[in-house]
Amino acid sequence: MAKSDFKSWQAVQAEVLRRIHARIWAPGEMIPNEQALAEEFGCARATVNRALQSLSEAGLLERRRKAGTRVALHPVRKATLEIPVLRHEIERQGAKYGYKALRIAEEAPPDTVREAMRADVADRFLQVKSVQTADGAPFVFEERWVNLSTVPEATKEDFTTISANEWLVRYARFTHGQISFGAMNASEEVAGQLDVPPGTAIFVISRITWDGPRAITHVQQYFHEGYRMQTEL
Amino acid sequence: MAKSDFKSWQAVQAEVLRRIHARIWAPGEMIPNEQALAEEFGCARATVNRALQSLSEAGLLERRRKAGTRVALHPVRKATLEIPVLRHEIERQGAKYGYKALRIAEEAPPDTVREAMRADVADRFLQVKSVQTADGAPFVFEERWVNLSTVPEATKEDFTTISANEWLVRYARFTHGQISFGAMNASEEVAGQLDVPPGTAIFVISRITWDGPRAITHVQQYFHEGYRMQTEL
DNA sequence: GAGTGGTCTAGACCACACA
DNA sequence: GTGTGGTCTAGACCACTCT
Repeated sequence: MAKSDFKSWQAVQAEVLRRIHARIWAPGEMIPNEQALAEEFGCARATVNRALQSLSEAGLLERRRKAGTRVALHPVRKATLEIPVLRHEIERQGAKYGYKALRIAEEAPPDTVREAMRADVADRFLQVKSVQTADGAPFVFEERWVNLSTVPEATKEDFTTISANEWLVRYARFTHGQISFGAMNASEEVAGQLDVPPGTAIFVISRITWDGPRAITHVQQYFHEGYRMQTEL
Repeated sequence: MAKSDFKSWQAVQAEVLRRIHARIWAPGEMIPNEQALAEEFGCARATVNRALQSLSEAGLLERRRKAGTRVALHPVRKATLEIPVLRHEIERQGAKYGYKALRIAEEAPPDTVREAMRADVADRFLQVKSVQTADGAPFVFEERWVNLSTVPEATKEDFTTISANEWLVRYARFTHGQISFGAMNASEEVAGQLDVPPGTAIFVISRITWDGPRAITHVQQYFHEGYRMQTEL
């Protein structure tokens, strides 16, 4: 192969991608090492490294020291999903965003929630139920538990005007979290809030966010009928 | 601030994260430029760059040339989701994986599918319906359309023994795709295959994969009752 | 032991976006 | 124009893992 000039890591990446798609390098096969590619492409090894590393993160390449780099056997493994900030999602569709708090009260959570949040039995919780609307139509019904021992400032906050989510994002520390997606038949309450018949299949997102070892909040969001979450691969 | 030594980009990243979590740098605030941080941390600017770039990809920082770097206002925006390779997911749970083809036939797809795949009216399609099981219990019911004009080799393939998905991953070129997640009430057919009452809320994944401008396949996967897809934030 | 990717450095230039 | 991030280079050393 004649020495060519790929001076940017994007160009190198594009060329590597081309070879993978064209099956010049087939799934499962080893590809040349960084040194060799750098010479072939007429660029520094660091540039090749940048390109391959990026493809590795995307799941298209598998790299191991000493073993080398191979084309992944299951290239479609990871998708980057944007968790919708509802206000933005709604406004981007050209609709008017609305927020309505339905219930804000101190209350003991069910055991499942308490366990998932690894909370102490002495911890006190704020329950916030709310609906967010697009042009007045219900978009999401949200059920939230806030651990007041982790976020004592929330006790005196008035969530009737500001969405609990936006308040927490602004004022609560956050280190990590889990998120899960599923489907659920609408209960009487959910159906009522979303204005659909009970039993309708509802897309549900659950989240728990943490400040180190202490859970901040547990949220369950019930989306309107037919909602789909999309992304590119 | 005294000069300290953070010699690896991970160490720099950890320190930056610490300052964000501790609100030394609050959401929306600018942080010092790379040059300044490199001096403070006693490392090269490239090292700082690597650390900040990684945080930027994760959505925690927003960077713009000339404008500088600021802490993102909505830090929880992106999640990397692993699209499950069902065979692996099932085997990881210690269950026995099974695949059964229900129907393999050339057939014209509904208009919605044809349009989504931007297919020509002359294109011919293979329809493959199948069930994948975990320890014999239905795990996923799958409805797939393969464009035979894009993948003519599929015509003579026998999908009764190998999953269409695994065959396509191995032998079809793939450049990009879309994926979407939603919920649906089980139809009679879906309910029958998944062994649940009709109307049960089912988690659904739809995918279209492309080879350049030509769609390869359209898949709709109906998961068993109660299935949840999870990831870390 | 040895080969591979992973990273760091110091310096340089470029591209963009703001004033 | 000017300051910031984005990238490239050449060389070096390290860390892992395979033999």
